[in-house]
Formats: sequence, structure tokens, C-alpha cells
Amino acid sequence: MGCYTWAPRRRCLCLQYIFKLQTLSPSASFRFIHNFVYDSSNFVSNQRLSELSKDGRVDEARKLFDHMPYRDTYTWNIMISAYANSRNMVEARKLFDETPTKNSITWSSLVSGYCRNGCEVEGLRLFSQMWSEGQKPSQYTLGSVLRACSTLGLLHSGKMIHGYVTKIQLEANIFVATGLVDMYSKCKCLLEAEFLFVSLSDRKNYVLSTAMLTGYAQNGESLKAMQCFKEMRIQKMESNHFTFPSILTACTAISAYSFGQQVHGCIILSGFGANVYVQSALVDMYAKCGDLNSARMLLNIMEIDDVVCWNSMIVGCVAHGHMEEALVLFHKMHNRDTVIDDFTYPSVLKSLGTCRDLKNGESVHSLIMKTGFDACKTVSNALVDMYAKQGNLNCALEVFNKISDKDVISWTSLVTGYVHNGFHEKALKLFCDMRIAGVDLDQFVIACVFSACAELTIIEFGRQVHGNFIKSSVGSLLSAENSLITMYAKCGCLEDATRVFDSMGTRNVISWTAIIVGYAQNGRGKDSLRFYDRMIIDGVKPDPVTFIGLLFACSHAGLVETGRSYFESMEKVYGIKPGSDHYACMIDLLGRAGKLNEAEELLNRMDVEPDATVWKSLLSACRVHGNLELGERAGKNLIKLEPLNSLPYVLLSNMFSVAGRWEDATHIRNSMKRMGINKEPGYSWIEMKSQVHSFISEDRSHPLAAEIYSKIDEMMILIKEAGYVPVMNFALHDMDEEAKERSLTYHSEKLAVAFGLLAVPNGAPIRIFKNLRVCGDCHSAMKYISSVFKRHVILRDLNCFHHFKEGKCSCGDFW
DNA sequence: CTTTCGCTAT
Repeated sequence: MGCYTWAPRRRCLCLQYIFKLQTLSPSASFRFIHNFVYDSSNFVSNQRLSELSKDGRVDEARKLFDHMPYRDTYTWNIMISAYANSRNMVEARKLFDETPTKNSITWSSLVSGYCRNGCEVEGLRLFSQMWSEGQKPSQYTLGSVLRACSTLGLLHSGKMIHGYVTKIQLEANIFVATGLVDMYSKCKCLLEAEFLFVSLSDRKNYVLSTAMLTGYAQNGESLKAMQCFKEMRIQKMESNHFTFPSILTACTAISAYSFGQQVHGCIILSGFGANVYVQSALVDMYAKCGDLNSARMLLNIMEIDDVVCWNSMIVGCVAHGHMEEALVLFHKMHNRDTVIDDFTYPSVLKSLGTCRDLKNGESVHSLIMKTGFDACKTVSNALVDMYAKQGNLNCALEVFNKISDKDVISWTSLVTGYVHNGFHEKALKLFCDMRIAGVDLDQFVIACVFSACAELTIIEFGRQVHGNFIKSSVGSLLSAENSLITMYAKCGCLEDATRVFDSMGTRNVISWTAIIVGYAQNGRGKDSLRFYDRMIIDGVKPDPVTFIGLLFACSHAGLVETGRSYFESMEKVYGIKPGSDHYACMIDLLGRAGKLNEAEELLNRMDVEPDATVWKSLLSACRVHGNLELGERAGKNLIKLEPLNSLPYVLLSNMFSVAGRWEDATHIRNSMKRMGINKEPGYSWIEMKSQVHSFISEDRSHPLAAEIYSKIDEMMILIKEAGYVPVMNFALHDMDEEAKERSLTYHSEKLAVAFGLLAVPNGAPIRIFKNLRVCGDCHSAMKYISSVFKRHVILRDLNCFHHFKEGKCSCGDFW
């Protein structure tokens, strides 16, 4: 008790009592003197109790507490908070219940204790009990319960507290206001948070600003977070170990590398560089931005092994394709007994899935089972994803079935797995099961379902999911909207694709590329290029895929020079090195325009090895222009690269037939047979009222076959009258002319269009899909059909869309 | 004696 720091206060108390005594009667004076002595001895003990509590010496504090002859409310409060601070809520509660006279601080101490120690629900329960016992909450209590609402995401309760805060005019209190801003941010009500923040204009401090900054960072508003950080620095506000991790998260989210580096500079100057939260955020920022060296360095100089840093490092390696290093890091963690947590496994599993490492996949799976992490849903979800990525859908399903409370991510992992492995129908069935199970949608599963619909071109189902998507309040829209554009475009519904595109709030390069490719595929090459101009004006930089779309558009619109200049601008203006697929597009472009020599020249100049697509383009061009010599070279190379692909055999034999070289044609077909290669049978289908009607050549299996065949006969008579002449080149077999014409007449496209004329209501477009490229004769017939029957026929083939209207095709006869 | 803000996973 050697320290008398309390002396001035005691003197103050004395004066207060003397002053009081002068005004009191003798008996009252006695009571006061008694109380004074009592109070001051208590005061000494309370002081000591508080010191012990502050030092975290709870047991000693309790000993003193037990020996104190008199205890006032202050005494009880100190002891209760001592327990709360040492996370011993059981003892804190016991003392609270025994406290004879509770004041507002007694309640606040226990409420805050619960809220800080992970017992938010208990904290809120006590808060309402406090309320019903007539004890009014203070700014302290309100701060604590707002934090609990944030943690639990209780928007409704948070709003009620906000109402009370307004009523008692505590809105301008910085602690309460910060709690409110945080609560609204965590409940994803960024506008409310922002409104409160702005209305506190001159009362902002760095904690409040940090809360707002964090709100921006966690709700995908990285730019606003960065603006907020700049504002803080302009106002000379300090930043702390809460501010830095949040601003770094914002930088990481949009890969704002140089801003992140500047923040790193601020951190070094601020002295917060040794904080683990700050360090892990830095490692994460560097790793995600691709500066793995800086991330590695930070990780190496850290004094303690922090699991978050290791996790971030692994994620960074996975994201930048260093799969082996990710695995090495994981092994290191395992060997040096660094904690491995439920964040580590998903990252490692992702890398094992991406590089299809089956062996290590299984060992990590066993490790997960051994350590009991299979009970953790995020880990199990990642296992489903890994097996699905490895193409092992049985294992994926097995893990999936064992998850007791499947969430949207569990379902999404499996659904995307089926989509990526080409099982689109199965994926859609699973999606339906998910809806039946009552699981809410998110943007990932929606995006995935849209691309499955795009692949299957089943627009009716896709439209229904679009309806679901609009009704559901899915947070981030971009990826879902992007795949929606592709879905509509791939189904030939360009108006719908455009409507989605126009309605989008924000667009990224993928959105623009989707609409560019969509217009290009639907034969609207020039409009496609107009979108590109708008995109550049909007300040969005094209990526390699954008150029595929542009070159495709030029190729199908016959815009050779435009295409050439895009191709040149790729590397010159945007620093994008043309890949094999870009060369393929260019060769296609030149080839279609009949510039086969130039196409060959370009091929010889390629600085990457030509892949199958390049040879395919050249071969197709050679077929169109009847260049057998070059065609043979292309075909041979293609066969070398894709020995099981029937395309070169079919095209070459077709070219020989056209040239009248029947023997060569037969030779090719025989070697195809010898190799056991079958031509994929061509079929066409129409989707109607959620039913798919599919047809193969000379097919009579459809229930309406009789009607369809007589419709075809009628059709052929009418279009011949209009000037149609069968294009015999496309009848491959060396049969007599009459048989050739017959086989042409009952091609699957013609069966489908006849069915469409019968079954699709007048005025609605007839949408036909074909698994191969449309045959030249059918293409010509469709043009006549569209004018004779005054119908809009949309035919999607393997390569692009053909919109037949009034005797013309949108592809301009290039395909 | 009681109050506000932070990193990693599909």
C-alpha cells in the first residue's frame, strides 16, 4: 500500500464531507462520519482490487474481495469485470447474481463480458432482462450489444437498438455511432452505414473511420475504402492495427498492387508492422497480387508462425499456378507442427484439384479424416470440389452425401463439377434437387446453371432460372449476369442478351466480351465491333478472349482488313501476345476470304506451334475454296494431332468427291474405318414446352413422322418454285443423282424445320439446333423457306448462328 | 468498474 496516488481524490472527498457536515443535524452528522470512515477504508481496498484486476491477477483480487468487510457496488463491479476480462464468465455471472445493489455499470460489465467472449446470445438475453428490470442502458451497454448484433448479423435487433438510440439522442455519441456503422456494414446495409457516417461529419475519429473503411472493404467497395483511407490521411487521422488489415483487404480484392505497396510504407512508419493481423494482411496482399517474393520474405521474417499467413501464402501460390510450392508449404506446416486449420485445407485441396493430383488428394483426404476436419463444412465442400475437378464424380458425390447440413456451396461444388465434366443434364437435375431441398441461390450456382443451359441450349429452363435469379436477392451479380448474356446469346436470343447487358450496373471485360462474342456468333459482326468501340470508350481493356470475339466477328462478316488491324493492335497496343487460337481465327478470316496463300504464310510465321484448331481452320478454308493440295497438308497435320477426330477424314473425303477423285475419297473413308473412327452422326433438335424433339437424317421415329414427311414434300415443291436448286456437292456418297437428292431432302435440319413449321405458332421464330455444322444444301433451303413461309428460322450449328429471314442469312453465307 | 474498428477458405 505504499502508493498514495489516490490521495488528491481522498482530500477532495474529505472537503465534500466537511461541507456536508456543516449543513446537517448532530444525529445525521454521526451517520455521515460513520459512512465516511467506512467509505474511505473501502476506497483503499477498491483501489487495490482495481490494480490487481488490471494486472490480470484475478485470484489475488478474489482473495482480497473475500476478505473485504464492506463491499459497495463499485467493489462488486470491479470483481465482475476482472472475471469478464479473464474470460471467466461463469464466475462473473455468479458474482453478478449475488450483487446486492446493481447499477448500470454492473449490468454493462456483464453484458460486455458476454459480448466480447463469444457468448453474444447470452449478452443480448441479459440486455433484454436489464431492460425489463427498468435499468436503462448506457452508451457502454449499447456499444457492447451493437457489437453482438454485428457478430451475429442481427439486423432487426440492431435496428431496434438504433431506434432507441435515436430516442434518447445518443446518435452522435462516437462509440454508439461506431457500433451502429459497424452493425449496418456487417448486415450488408452499406447505405445506412454510410448515411450515419456522413451525418457525423465533424465528429469523426479514426475508429469510426476505420469502421466505415472496413464496411466498404467487406462489402466489395474497394475504391470507396481506398478513398476513405486517403481522406483519413488528409485529416491527419492515425491508422491502427484495425485500419491496415482492412485497407489491405480492399487493395487485395481489386489487385491494387501499388496502392498496397504505399500502405505497406505507411505501416512501416506507423510501427504497426509487427502486428500479426497487419502482417497476414500484407502477406495476403502480396501473394494475391502475384508478388510472391515479397510475400515469401514477409513470411520468413515473421517471429511467430501464424497460420493465417501460411494460408494466405498457399492461396497466393495456388492462384498464380505454383501448385508444387503450395503443396511444399503445406508439408512444411505439417512437419513443423504449425497449426493447420479449416482455412488451410480448402486452399490445399484447390491446388490438388486444379493440377489433378489424385495421389496427394487422397492422402490429404485421409489426413482430414484423421484430424476430424471432415466435420467442418468448408473442408468437406472443398473435398467435393477437388474430386469434381479431378473428374472423380463418384468420390465427390460420396463426400457430398456425408455432409449433414449441405449449404449452397456444397451444392455448387457438385453442380459445377458435373458441368465441368460435361454432364450438363445431370447438373441441372442436381440443381432442381437443390431447389427442392430449399437451399437459397447464390451467384456461383446461378452462373454455373446458366452456362449449363448455354451448353445444352435449353432456353426455357434458363429463363425460369433467370426468373428465380431476379426474385432472389443475390448479392454480387456480375458473374451471374455475364453468364446470362452468354446463355441468351448461345440460344440465339440476342434481344434478351442485350437487355441483360443494358441493364447491368457494372460491367467488366468479361461482360463486354460476352456481348461481343454473342453478336459475332449470331452473325451481327458489325454490331459486335460497335460494342468493342463502346468498351474502349468506357475505359475497359480488352483481354485475349475479347480478340477471339473480334476476329470471329470480322471473319463471319468478311471484314478482312478490319480483322487484320485488330490482330496487329493486340500486341502493339495492348501487349497481348497472339496465341494459337488467335492465329486460328486469323487463318479462318483469310481463308474464308479466299486468301489461302496469305493464310499459309501466316501459319508459317507463327512463333507458337500450330495446334489442331489452326489446322482445322485451314482445312475448312481449303474445302470451301477447293484447294486440295493445301487441304491435304492441313488434314494430315490435324490427323497427327487428333488421331481420333473424324473431321479431317470427312472433309478430305468430301473434297476428293467434289473434285471427282472417287478413289481417293474411298481410300480416305477406308482408312477411317480401319482406324475405328466413326463420324459423329448429325442430328438436329427443337425445344418446345420443355420437351426436346430431335431428328437424325431420314428419321421416322417421331410420333408426327407422317405429317412431317408430307410437310417436307410440300416444302420442297414450294421452294423449288421459288428458285431453290439442290446443292448436290453436299451429298457425300457416290450414289446416283436421284438417291443423292432424296438423302439431301431428309437431312435432320430439314426434318426439324418441317416439324417447326407444323408445331411452332406463326409469328414465333423456329429455333433449331444442330450438333455439327449446317450442310450447304440445307443452308440454301432454309433461306428459301424463310421467304416462302414468311418465318424467322434460327439455326445454331457447331460454329455459329444462322438467322434466316426474308430469304437471307445473317451469316452472309460465310460459315 | 462498463463502450466502437482487423487477416485466411468455393
